Amino acid sequence: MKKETLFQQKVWKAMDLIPKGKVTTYKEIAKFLNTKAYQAVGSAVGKNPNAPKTPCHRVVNSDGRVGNYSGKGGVKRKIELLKNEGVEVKEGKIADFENKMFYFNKSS
DNA sequence: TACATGACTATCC
DNA sequence: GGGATAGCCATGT
Repeated sequence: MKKETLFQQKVWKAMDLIPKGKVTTYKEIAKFLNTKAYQAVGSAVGKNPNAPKTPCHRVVNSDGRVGNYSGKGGVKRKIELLKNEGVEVKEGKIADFENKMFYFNKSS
């Protein structure tokens, strides 16, 4: 049985804070966790065992690109999910990216 | 313990 | 602007 590391749990929890219709970047998550492991974050997200519970599709690249997706339909599926939540995607990129961009609230 | 890999980002050409 | 290279941290083998 694979033991999830604390790092992954933090990442999933952070994604859970993303409101519907909004998207965030791996960089923001890493920053929220007080780290620079963008790649580690991406890896953790890809390994998320709480797929339906964790809105991994709301996480995109810093360029506004949808990035990748380990789900069934791959990136295609990710885009559909985003569109379904009100986020328009064009050519694998988020429309009005900065507008839909969501920043974590470190000081609560 | 050491090397290789990755749902990334930034820089150089 | 587009493609390739390097740097980054954590995980897996």
